[in-house]
Amino acid sequence: MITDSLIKFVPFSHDELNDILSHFEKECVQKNQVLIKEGQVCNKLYFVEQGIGRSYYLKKDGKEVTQWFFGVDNFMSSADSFFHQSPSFYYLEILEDSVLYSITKEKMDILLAKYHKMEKLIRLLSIEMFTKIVHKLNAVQFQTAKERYDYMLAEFPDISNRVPLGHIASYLGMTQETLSRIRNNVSS
Amino acid sequence: MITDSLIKFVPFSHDELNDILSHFEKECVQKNQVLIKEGQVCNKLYFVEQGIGRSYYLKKDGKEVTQWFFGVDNFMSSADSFFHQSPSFYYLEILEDSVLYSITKEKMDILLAKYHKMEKLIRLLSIEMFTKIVHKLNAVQFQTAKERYDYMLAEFPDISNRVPLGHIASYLGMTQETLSRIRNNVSS
DNA sequence: GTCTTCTTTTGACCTATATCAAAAAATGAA
DNA sequence: TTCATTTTTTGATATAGGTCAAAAGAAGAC
Repeated sequence: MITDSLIKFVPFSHDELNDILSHFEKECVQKNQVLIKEGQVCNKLYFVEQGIGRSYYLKKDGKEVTQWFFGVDNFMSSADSFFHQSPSFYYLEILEDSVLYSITKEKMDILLAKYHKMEKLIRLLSIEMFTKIVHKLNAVQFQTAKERYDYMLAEFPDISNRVPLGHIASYLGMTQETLSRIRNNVSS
Repeated sequence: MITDSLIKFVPFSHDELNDILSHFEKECVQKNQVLIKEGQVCNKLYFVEQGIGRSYYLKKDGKEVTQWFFGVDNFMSSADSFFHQSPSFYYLEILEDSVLYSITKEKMDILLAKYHKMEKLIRLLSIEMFTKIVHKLNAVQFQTAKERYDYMLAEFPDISNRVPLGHIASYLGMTQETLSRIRNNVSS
């Protein structure tokens, strides 16, 4: 639930929570829908109430590279694009029929200006995103393909078996052939 | 200068700036000094007024892996350890005689509670760190060794020739032999 | 200035994973 | 159910960059 996730970071009062939540909108989104395309400005921050999303970008050769997965109870956005209101480098896509809560950048700015605690929330959220991406970086940079897959299973236990193998392979920086072999314990 | 860097993010008043700066301490640190070791809680956030620092960690085989370089006008810390006051995964080391401004976590918390704008500053700083690490991740994950070195030259133009080659190689996820060959344009 | 230590370069060889190609399996539409 | 499409698996081969070893060069200590 979104309220629980908010309270987990900052102890908002009941009234504050109500005010904050009133700035969000519920959106039901179907599988395979693309929320943001490369080049567009991402004007919303989403909270995944139900379902799975991912961000990805296209390499020059046209291949998709998954950048991140967003599972239940996580905020989802093209962070840089949202906060700087700059063209997104990434696509945002929904991988299963999902229920999202979204807030626009304008409304977020209102909340950030109104509540000191809201700034704190987003600060803590940003630091958490940072920590997670550092974790991935360390996995991707210095581990074998097998170890990277183990990292994936630990970071996204509930997602690893619900999305196409190719998405996971590109997320981990390997080909899908390699990931397929890993899953089936084939040495070469 | 630290004041310019602060104002660049958030428009602090003169009085606010004075108050904030009074919470920092100037530290002159000599080359090769280690500010934080793995396992210690990083209690300070540093601003590099002059010099260069880096963060690194040790792999199980004992090899050092440079995680980040901190040049002039940048904040330096073991971010996760500082903000969560948890044991640092990284070492922080000074690579040239440097002038730093430091603030303790306690004093930072005072400022964060006192000034809404301070929360905003750290939020923006966190998002910037996030953006930079994502940039590195994309470089490391999908580019050739040569392209990764080009990324390094772009991200740290003033640093690339002042630190040992081995530090840069591990930062980029390659061996120093490979980086040496790249610098000398040897194909194999 | 000489010696020691640390850093960088060069060479030979090896391996993890990529690439290419095609078969097999799963999914979804009609 | 059948056909078309997408996803996954399997096999054969190639290669970027790793490993190991040693020489060359640079930097500090005395």
